[in-house]
Amino acid sequence: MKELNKVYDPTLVEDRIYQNWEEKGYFHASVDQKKQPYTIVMPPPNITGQLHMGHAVDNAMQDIIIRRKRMQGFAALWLPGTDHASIATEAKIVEAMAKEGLTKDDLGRDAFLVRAWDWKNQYGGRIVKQLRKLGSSCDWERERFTMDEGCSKAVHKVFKSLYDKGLIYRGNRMVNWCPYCNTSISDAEVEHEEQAGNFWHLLYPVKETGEMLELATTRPETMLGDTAVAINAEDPRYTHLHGCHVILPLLNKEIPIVCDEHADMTKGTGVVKITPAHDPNDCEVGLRHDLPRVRVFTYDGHMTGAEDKKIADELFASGRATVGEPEVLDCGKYAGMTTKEARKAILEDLEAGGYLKNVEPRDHEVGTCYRCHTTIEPMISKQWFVKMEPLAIPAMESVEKGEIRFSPERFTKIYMNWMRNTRDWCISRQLWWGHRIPAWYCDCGETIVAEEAPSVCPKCGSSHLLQDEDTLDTWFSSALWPFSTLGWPEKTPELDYFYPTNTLVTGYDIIGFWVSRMIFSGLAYTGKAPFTDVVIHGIVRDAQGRKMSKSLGNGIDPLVVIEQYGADALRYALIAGNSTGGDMRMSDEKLTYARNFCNKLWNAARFVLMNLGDEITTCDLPESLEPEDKWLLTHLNRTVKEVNENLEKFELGLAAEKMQEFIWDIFCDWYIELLKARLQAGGEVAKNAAQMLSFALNTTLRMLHPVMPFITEEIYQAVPHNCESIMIDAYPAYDPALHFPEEEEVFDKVIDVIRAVRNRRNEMNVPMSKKADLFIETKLPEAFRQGIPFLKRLAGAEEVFVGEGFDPEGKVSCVTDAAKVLLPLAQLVDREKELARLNGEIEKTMKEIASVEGRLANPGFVNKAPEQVLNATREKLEAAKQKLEKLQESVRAYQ
RNA sequence: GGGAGCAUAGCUCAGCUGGGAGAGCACCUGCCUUACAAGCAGGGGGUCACAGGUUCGAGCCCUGUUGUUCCCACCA
Repeated sequence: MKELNKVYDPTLVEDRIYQNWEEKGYFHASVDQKKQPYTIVMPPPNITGQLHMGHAVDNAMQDIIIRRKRMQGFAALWLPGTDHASIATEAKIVEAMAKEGLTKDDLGRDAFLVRAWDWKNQYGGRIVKQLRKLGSSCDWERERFTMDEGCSKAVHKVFKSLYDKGLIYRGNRMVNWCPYCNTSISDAEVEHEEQAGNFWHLLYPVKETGEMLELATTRPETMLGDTAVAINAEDPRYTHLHGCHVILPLLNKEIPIVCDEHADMTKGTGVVKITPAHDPNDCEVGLRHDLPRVRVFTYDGHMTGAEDKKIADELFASGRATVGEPEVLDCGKYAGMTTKEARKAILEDLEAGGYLKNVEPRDHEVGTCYRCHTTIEPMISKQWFVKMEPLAIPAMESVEKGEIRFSPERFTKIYMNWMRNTRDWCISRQLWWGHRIPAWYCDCGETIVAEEAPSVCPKCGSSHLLQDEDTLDTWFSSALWPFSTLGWPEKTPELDYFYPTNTLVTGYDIIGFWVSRMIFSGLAYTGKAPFTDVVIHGIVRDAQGRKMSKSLGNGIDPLVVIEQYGADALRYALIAGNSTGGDMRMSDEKLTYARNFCNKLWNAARFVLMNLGDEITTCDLPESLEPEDKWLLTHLNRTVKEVNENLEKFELGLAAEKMQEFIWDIFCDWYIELLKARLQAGGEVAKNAAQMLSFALNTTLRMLHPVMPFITEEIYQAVPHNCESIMIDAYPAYDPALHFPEEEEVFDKVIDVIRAVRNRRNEMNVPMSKKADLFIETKLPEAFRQGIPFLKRLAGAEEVFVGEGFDPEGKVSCVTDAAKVLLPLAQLVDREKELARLNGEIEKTMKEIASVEGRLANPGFVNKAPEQVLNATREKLEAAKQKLEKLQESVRAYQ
């Protein structure tokens, strides 16, 4: 056994221990029919990522869960990996290329991908190394990447299968277009921000009547693409205009007035301009009225011109245009302007022509790209979509049936809401980094979707096939993560054994992006829900409750924290005192507290070690137990029970707090202090006490290990232990043989007296060094006689007398339920003050008696309250009465 | 516009299926009691947002009100 330093220094411990665990292969889980599997797949961090607090909570939680299961004897697999993060990674690489003056087009697709893979190989492993710093016990031998061979195979398989079932289709539909990233994005990737804007009230002349029709728009630059004006058929203001037309200003083009429910009579003038190619609502209106779609923006955010029109016209002329393909307008003088410039120019021209009635400032919600926060441009574009409804229905049913449970439960609603409202998922991205869409086009017009590149067209036999240029949404491959990582679509033993997985831990911010998609994917392809429990956590905020962000500069770097406080302290600070699903705050105060807790445990261990001597070599329970030992064991055992219950319910924060409370308050502040008397006595008595310490510490360490893996291992190795590593030792379980309720209750009475005496001494400013005799009158004399050594040590007692009828002269008293204690310290206290104090206590006690008696006098309570509550109330009354009696005795003694 | 959450000590939050309010920090008092001053022993401080209701009993359940946060949403 070795010496431990006075202060715990995690930097001397953590890396060494982690390396040893990894070398010993403790993290590896293999198929073992003798064991029950328990599986967690790690939400794969982006390869572009640096470890942040979000990863830290997420991984700390998973590690706590998996470490406990492993100790409980499960074949516990925590499968790690990384995500290729198509859009984020591509942006990084493009950015790096820009510094060299290069663009994607300069390089071409193949060369770009070479660079991208180089980048991945260089930086992709960074985050994975950082995860180790946290103590994450994942099975690194099974680490996966969303673009590795197996995952890609799964992607192709799924794509083809969905296509064959008609659940994936390609078409011209309204999508969210990011002009900066130059790609379509899904609805889930659009964020909404309130922006200051205007309502521009425009006037469109009616051809048939010559009147000016007023309408409002937030986006005047789209007016060039207007192909109708809508009014509500029921609107009495405009019945005379049914079937009429307006002349579109600036273009001088005649467009119809249509009646459509979209036009809301109660809003503005009840007239809406219709731009089917650039507004989702208008697109719907256009479909209902068979309106032309006129595109006026390019995909990179400029106004279309002659060249754009020519390309589109040729497409139509060749007969290759697919259904819904929009026409393109040559915007003439506005061509080539950015949409922002065009807005200004068009407004000036409208005003000059008398078509701008007025401007009304108004804030409105604008969709922005989740990555670059560029305003989203709704565009009609030919993209691939997943038809959601047939997939969403079983995904909702599975959760309704309870096959998947969310913790906390309220997130079920969030999930259901998302599923219910989700629309078809746009999965194609105009990017190069990612899974290229496995679709090939033949000159003959045939589209071939296949898992492997086809050599010839099955329809015409041509070998001139072109693969779709686009890649898939990153989330398409992440959706397959729980089973693609286990070998699917191959029928591997791993898949058979570890799938479906047990628990998914993730943040509430990606329930829609990821959790829901994994659920419908798992059900659709494997026929099984991919996991049974979804544990949701919040985001980590700063001490003031603000979101951590680069722009605020309030981020706390977990790696710096680990350096300063240690990984165990970080984990504890992240977990303890937080309820599942809630946001948590991180602060220096919390970290300091967590670090102090580590140190407390460390020093308790030092104390134990000091007292073990050479004779104590096991962590077994001693043969005979003293009352205080039984008291401690009952507490420990209860903590073990509750901690297990909490952890089983994923209440990690509660579990961590209970462990801390046991270790600090019960084990250190009471039990160790109680034992000092025995330890100093020497001989068998001391040996027995030391054996208890060995047992209690070992059990405590095993209980705490999942939360604070490093320090518990370090101490475990220094004291008697049963396994090569604490990681593979057993997790403590409730043991009925260690439950001693009677002894606990009696010993609690002794503790009450210690507290009461300390309290009195404190009030009178008696220093610990000044000893005083104690005279105890009690109905439990035996218990207090046994407690004499503790009273001497912890209550500053010189001699302790247990008996009846002590002379109160010259003594002050303190009273508990079970005892009245006299201290010969009268000279130290002001008589008047003491009487006032006693009377105050009497008043308080009488109030309590009155309240309890009132309750017991209430027939409703006596008849309806459960037996247990009734008994407890009666006992309470009895205790209060006894206390009152003793207090009154004390007052009499003073007079 | 829809949905969810929160409102408890000065601050940050616990409080499980209703039994009589807790912790940490902060503050005050006293202790270097040979594991730990990153420590120990004590203390003060709360009509549990408001108004009703159910109940013998409500921080907890129901209804409404106010305030607040977050998510979702194609309202010109």
